[in-house]
Amino acid sequence: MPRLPAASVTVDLVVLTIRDRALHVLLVERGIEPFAGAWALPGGFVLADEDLDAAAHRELAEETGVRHGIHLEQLRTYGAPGRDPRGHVVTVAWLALAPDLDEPAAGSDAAGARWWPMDAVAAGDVALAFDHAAIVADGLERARAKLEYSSLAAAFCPPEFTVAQLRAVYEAVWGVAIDPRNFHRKVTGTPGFVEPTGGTVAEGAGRPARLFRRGPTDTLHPPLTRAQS
Amino acid sequence: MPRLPAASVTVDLVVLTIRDRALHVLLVERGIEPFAGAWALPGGFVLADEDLDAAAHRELAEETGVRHGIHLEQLRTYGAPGRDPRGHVVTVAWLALAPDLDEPAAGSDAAGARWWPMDAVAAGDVALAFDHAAIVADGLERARAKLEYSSLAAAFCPPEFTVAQLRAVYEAVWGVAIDPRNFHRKVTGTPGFVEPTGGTVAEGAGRPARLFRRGPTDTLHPPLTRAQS
DNA sequence: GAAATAGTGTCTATTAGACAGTATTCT
DNA sequence: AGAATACTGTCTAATAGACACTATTTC
Repeated sequence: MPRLPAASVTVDLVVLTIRDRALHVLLVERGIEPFAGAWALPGGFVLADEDLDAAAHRELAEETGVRHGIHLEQLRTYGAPGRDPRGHVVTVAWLALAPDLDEPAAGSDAAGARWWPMDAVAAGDVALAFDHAAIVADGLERARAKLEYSSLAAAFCPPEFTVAQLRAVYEAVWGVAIDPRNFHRKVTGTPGFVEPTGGTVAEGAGRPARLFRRGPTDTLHPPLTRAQS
Repeated sequence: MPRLPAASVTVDLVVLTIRDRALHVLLVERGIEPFAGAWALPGGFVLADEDLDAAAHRELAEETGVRHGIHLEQLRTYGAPGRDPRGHVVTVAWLALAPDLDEPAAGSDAAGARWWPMDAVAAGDVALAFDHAAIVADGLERARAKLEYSSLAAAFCPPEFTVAQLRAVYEAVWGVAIDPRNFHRKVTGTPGFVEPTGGTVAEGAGRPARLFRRGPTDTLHPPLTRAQS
């Protein structure tokens, strides 16, 4: 059998969450070369005889300590020559959406890990290793687009959440203000989007909000439009 | 430097076109093992120092003889252990949408190439090599979804086309009948979707249709809904 | 003229967006 | 009471879908 062209394959994760009403992305400080000291997406090499999604789940668990309840989907694969100075390294990027987690634990090859505000990262205020700035931008755009026509916003919320929490997700990811009244009617009026649990919760002043869990619907017909005022 | 885990990286293409008002996919008959004699997606190994999209464009040109005017976008990457008996092979799948082309030329390692009706392929009537049946299914679903919220249907048409041609694309990809009158109003009424060229063309009986070219808009607001009757 | 396709007009039920108003809590 | 948040109702302009009608061609 002829020798086949060889490359290394990695997975990189764009892990997003909402903290303090703002979108954040998980970054690790690289402890080893190349790009030692720079910030990078969590990730690592795909092991022999390991499926790509298994590698992504493994890295996600290593970085966040959480194994379940996090939405994970493949984003895009990047393989430009020279994107990694170690040689021909192709990376399969994944998008993960998580409810607000504790501060992350550093991985074995990372000096530290923390949540960065997406505003700062997207503006280029954080020096990112490799082509990770482009990967973060693609992940952000995917998340923004998917909120329109899917019920994925609930992936940013804990298992039980209020309509206001869900609205805060849209406002944080899209960066726009949404009319609470129309949003409430739209969300509760879309069959299968959310289901009431029966419970309520009071957060500070104001009438207690009803709690909902995610409904069975994945795609929204019709979609929520990003152009809301 | 430590030795990095190694794998082979390939690109595979889901090339779709409309022929005789039906969606077709380009398949090649494998001339060599593994899966010699079975049908497979056109593709091949990514060369050293070659970017992924360059490899996809190269394979597309080799199989179709066409280098320009074909929409190409990354679909998804597949890397399950055992998906290729030759070892650890990760493939980056691409979706290509083409206007009706001539019969394809066989590549160097393919015994033959032809357009297959998507109906037959999706129904499992064609024995496909590797995990290519799943890749075709993912490509079909991507194409169906993208027609809703993008102007991508024009990628199936020649540079100048009629509204009826564009409608035939939607009907072939979605497998539904669409009201010609509402479709016409919707398409011509969406700014930037299509632009009249000024020319007309008569195809058989009936009033000659105006010709259009693709407009500058990529995303449709609001989208066309698949649930049209 | 008959048949066929292109394109326009119009009606109706539904929806998005704006916003008034009611309900229930905390301070 | 006053402020804050949750939730409901209502109005209006725009839209989707249904379908009648006109326009222009071939046979």
